[in-house]
This record gives sequence, structure tokens and C-alpha cells, in this order.
Amino acid sequence: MQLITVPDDVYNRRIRRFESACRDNGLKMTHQRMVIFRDLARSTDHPSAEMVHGRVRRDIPTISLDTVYRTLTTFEKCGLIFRVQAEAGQARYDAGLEPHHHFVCTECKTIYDFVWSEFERVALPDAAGNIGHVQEKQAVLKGICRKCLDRAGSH
Amino acid sequence: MQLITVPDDVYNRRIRRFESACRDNGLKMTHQRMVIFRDLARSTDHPSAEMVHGRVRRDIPTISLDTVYRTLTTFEKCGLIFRVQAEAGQARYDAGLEPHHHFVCTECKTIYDFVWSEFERVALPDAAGNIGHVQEKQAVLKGICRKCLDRAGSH
DNA sequence: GTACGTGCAAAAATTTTGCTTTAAT
DNA sequence: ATTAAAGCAAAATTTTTGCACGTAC
Repeated sequence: MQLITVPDDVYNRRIRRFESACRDNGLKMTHQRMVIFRDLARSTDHPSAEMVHGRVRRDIPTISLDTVYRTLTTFEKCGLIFRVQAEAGQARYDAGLEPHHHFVCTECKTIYDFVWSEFERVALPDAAGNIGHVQEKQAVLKGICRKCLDRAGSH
Repeated sequence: MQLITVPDDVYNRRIRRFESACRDNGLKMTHQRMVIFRDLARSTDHPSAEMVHGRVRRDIPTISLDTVYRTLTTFEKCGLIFRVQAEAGQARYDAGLEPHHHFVCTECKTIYDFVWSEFERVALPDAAGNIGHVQEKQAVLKGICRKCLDRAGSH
């Protein structure tokens, strides 16, 4: 379930980016793609293909899971969304393009976003540049989230 | 195939750590576990379960893939090895305990290690501490490795 | 009208599990 | 002798694919 939602201005920016990305990549504007992207653009929970499928079925009850898989892969190739580095069994997706990082709870597998402007300012070591051409850099934290800590502490 | 190998002193340190971790966790010292751990301790290629299976079969031709899966999971629970944040379809493992980070080539899926001492020195933002208790922090880079860049450039 | 996208079903790939046999302590 | 681990086979889970039909441009 999705409690926190994305602010309107961020959501609208994402939708506009989606529309231009479709045009630029020659993607047809299908009902399925719009509904799937709208769900992602509003999401803060880094949903898996199955989570997206479950939610978009409210709008398109006949949509198939493989369409969701194909669509997510397509969006990823266009740079519209990212696969999250979280290896929680299933691939998880994120429509947030603003630089941010992830805290993965090893207990409940929830993925939390956080910003870390200090990180953005630190230069990569030479070692990294020697390996190849860096396109994306991100920090990943693992730990136990507050919710799980509280649950464990209460008995 | 494995080109670079781990220096002897690092390898020996890992093996000693393995032996004490088995004692501490009440794990029996089976032939399979030793062979699997030795392979990981020598590895620099962040192998998947299947890669490990393929290699340890040289020593134990009858070893089954599910034993490898079970053993890797066991080692991970003991903190002897880590699952790498790389979502390359399969889970990838790493026996390196010294702080290091990963560069994942989006082309060939190779995972390269690098050290980044500057990163270790930067304090986490308050936002991260508010989410929960951080147990592990790491940077993940994505990009195209030199090998793939060269291959693409040569035609 | 044409090319691309979707739905369906089936398969592929990866990982997990129940049960029996084997081996370590 | 006990108890954990290995091996086998089967299942569960996640993701991909071929083909026929439908839809956006």
C-alpha cells in the first residue's frame, strides 16, 4: 500500500518528461503505457512489476502482467525509470530522476529514498575512472528501518 | 573465467575468518563448504551461484546446484560473504570484507571493485539516520567498462 | 494501411523446499 | 549416536518469448 504520494509539481514534471520521451523514442501513446507511467510517477514505494500490475488493474482490469514487464523494460531503456539496486528477489522500479539514494531495510525489504548532497560533491577516485565510463553513481545503505526496530523492541 | 586472483595474504586471512565463523556459528566443516568457500575467497569476479557451481565441480563433480545455493545463503547469514547490489538477473556474491565499492558494466554485467577512501570519510546525512539503523553503506556506479568501450570503438 | 503494442499461453531462468541418505562432531 | 548437511527431484517464483489480434499513428 502506498501512503505517501508525490507532490503535484513533481508529478506533472514527470508526466511531461514521459510525453516528450515517448515522442523522442517513437513510442506510441497507448492507454496501458499511460496508466503504468502515471502509477510510477505517483509512487514512492519503488514497486515491482507485480505491484504495478496489481495497481493498474484497477484502471485496466484486463491488463496482463507481461505487458507490465515489457512496458517497464521499455521505459527503462528510454531512461524514464530506473531499476533499483536492491536485489530483493524482484526487480524494483523508481521514477525519481532527481539525484537521490536508497536505504534498503533488510527485514521488510522496504526501499526508502534520501538525499545526500554531500555525496554528490565528493569526486570519484581515479580508480573508478580507470574502470570505464561512469554514467550513474549512487549510494546504497542497508540496515533495519524504524518500523522494524520498533516492532522488534515492543516484545 | 577468472584472470586476476587474490593475493595469498588476503586469501589466507579469509580462510582463517571462515574457519572461526564456522566454529562460532556451529557450522560443520564439510568438504563441500570448504571447496565453495575456497573458490569464493580466491574470486575477484563476483560469481553467481551457477558460476560457483561450475567451478567447484572440478573438485567435487557430484555437487548439486542446490547445495551451492544453500551454502551461499548460509555463508551470507554468517556475514562471511555479501550479495552484491547488481541486479544482473542472478544474485552475485563477494567474499571481500575490506570496504570497497562496485562498478557495474551495463553492457557485459561485469562487476569491478574499487576503493574510495574519501567516501568512507563523508558522514551520512541526518535523513539516513532517521530512516533506521544503518548497517552497511556502499557506492554503486553504473557505466560502460573499458573493455566494452574498446570493443564498441573498434568498428 | 502499416507498424508497433497487447494479450494469451507457454517456456525459460532462477531460486526454494520436502524428503531421504550421508557425513561430521 | 546425534544432528546437521548433501543430494535428488519437484515446485515455486520471476521473467522472457512466439504468435495472433488489436490499436495508435
